[in-house]
Amino acid sequence: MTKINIKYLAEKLNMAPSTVSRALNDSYEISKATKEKVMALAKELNYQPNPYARSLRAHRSKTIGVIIPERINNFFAQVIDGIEEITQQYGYHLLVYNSHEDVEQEKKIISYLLGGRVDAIVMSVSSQTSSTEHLEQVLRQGIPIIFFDRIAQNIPTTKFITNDYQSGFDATMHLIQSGCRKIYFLLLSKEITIGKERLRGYLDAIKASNLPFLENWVIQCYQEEKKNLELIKSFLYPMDRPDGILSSVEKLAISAYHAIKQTKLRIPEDIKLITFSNLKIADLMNPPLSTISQPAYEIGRECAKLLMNNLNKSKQISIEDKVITIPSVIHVRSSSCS
Amino acid sequence: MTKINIKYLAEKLNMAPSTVSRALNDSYEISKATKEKVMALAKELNYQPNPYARSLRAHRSKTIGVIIPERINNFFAQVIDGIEEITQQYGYHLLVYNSHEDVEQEKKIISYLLGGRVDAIVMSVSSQTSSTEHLEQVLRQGIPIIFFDRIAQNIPTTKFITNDYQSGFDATMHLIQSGCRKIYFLLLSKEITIGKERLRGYLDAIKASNLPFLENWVIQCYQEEKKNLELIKSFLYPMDRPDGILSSVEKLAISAYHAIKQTKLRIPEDIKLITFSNLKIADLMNPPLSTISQPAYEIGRECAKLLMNNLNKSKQISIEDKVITIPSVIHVRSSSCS
DNA sequence: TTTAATTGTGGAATCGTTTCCGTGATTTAT
DNA sequence: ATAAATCACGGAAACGATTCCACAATTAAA
Repeated sequence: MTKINIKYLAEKLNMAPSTVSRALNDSYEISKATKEKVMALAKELNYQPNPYARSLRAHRSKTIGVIIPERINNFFAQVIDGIEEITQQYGYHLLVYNSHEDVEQEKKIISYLLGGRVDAIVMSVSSQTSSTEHLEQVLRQGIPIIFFDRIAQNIPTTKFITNDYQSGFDATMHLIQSGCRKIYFLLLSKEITIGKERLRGYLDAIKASNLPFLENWVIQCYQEEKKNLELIKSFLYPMDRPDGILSSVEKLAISAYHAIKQTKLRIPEDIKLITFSNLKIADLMNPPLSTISQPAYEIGRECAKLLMNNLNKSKQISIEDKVITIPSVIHVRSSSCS
Repeated sequence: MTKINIKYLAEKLNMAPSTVSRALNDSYEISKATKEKVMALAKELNYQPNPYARSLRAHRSKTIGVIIPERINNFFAQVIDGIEEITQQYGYHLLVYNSHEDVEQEKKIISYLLGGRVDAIVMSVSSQTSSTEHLEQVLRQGIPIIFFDRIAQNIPTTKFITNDYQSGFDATMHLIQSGCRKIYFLLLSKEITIGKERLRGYLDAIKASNLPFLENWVIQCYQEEKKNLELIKSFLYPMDRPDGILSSVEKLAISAYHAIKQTKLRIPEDIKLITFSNLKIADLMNPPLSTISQPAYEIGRECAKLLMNNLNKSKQISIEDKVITIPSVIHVRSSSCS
């Protein structure tokens, strides 16, 4: 199989490679007749330009790196769909990586991306990420990086989040209005911003309602599902168990459902529950799960739009240091109602 | 910002670029002392080789293209996790594309991948894919392509599937044993193999049980959720509605749940239901959903292993024309029990 | 009619790595 | 002691596309 490249086309056409290249790129300085001849042969031989030769020359790869902490999660899948929807209109490609909530993995992925493999990075940091040295390095290398959901606050770039504080506040208020007096908060990690903000909303709602509060109502959970199941069950057995749970991430709510079922308690009669989640079938669960659902597609689209606008303008790339908030929507279902 | 490349390192070290390159690649013909000096400076300046220059030179990109018809779907997410688990051990990267069940989109994606952007392709075809001309072209270009789940039968390559026929048969038998006499089959598309095979199993099970069967029990569904909801409701209203449903894909089962709820029928008392699905929370649904779950991670891992073995052996790449079956597991839950 | 501008094309350098081909300087074998 | 082998490295070509720089031919301007 002969590799079909510009040189090959040029020989066949008795032209210089430069002419062929210009014709293919529809340069104004090539005559119509020549362009047509070149295009015709290119189509006939199904010529495809080599993207790596192009990237090498142009110092741009038309590729975006996307790093998420979890793939089996509708929220992240939706965000990526949103990103792809925009980027593909501009001819960009997506390298997608899963950090599995592991900082070390995250660092490794970042290092892959440093050599110019991608023109920009869109990411949501792992729940373990406390030090941000590896992220700062990206910026130092001049690679635009933007964050969504799990953001690195101190990195000067644009970050897309939802109204975490307000949602945490509202969800807690809703539980209180449903009769809860002792609401536990399931936290994935104190390291990440969404955890902190949602927690702050929860705390303020309790304070605003003049309800009692104990430090140990904030449950720091693990990465492993099994350990979380045991952890949750451990506080469900005693008499002084909570009457409400606000879960900061979907998978902890799932574990809570399992734990509550196993302890023969009832939702919502014994315990009411609401969680941050983008599950599509929350309404088909038993009982239907109340959720705070994030505008995932829109977050993805906005990330991509910002990037496309910057990468395709010839002027200096400049991504402002600011936080953009796109509000979530609370879907009240049976799991949190009296 | 000075770009740090091999030439730059060479100048700093007073060596030839070729020496630096060899030192970095731990070539046997470079002295230990030189290697150490080079490595030290490379680490100090945080040198990252340019992947595109490498790919151009080596005619290999260390990148795999993955094409799926749907991203908001645990099955495909799990497969990708499985692929990534293996490929990252070999230093490969994943370009992931969503065809949105659209052949035209699929063709476009394939054309992006033809210019050498990826070393191989792993894909599940869209439900609209009947002609396979665009897929044959990939093979003609010498790019290894392997299929999983939704396979293109006539392309001579390795395909990974689950025991679709047997699962369809077993699931139908299970419904019959649960008392169903009139089982409908929800089909996404007759174009794709999984549809055909699962349907064949269903038909044979009915035949084997000496039950009656009518052609219109096989429901050809749409891509749009709304239309499917109406379609399903339309056959639930009449007196001669089915008493069982086998759904060939997850999203149709979800629509069926909604439809059944809206028509005030009960699962499983009025209608029993079982579906192919890799939903993790099937047991938390109302009622718990019986599923045939596919070995998604393993499928992903096996696809990747096959590819890695072929791409990294120096010998001629040869991917056999065969179908490898990894069996699914039926999880019987309340939705299909008497 | 001479000069200047425009048009259409070719040649060669370039992007950053890798590798083929040399070539002195040692070391080993005869 | 001489030939042969080995070692450690340098120079330059190559991968495929783009683009800067020329330059002849044609057209427009003076």
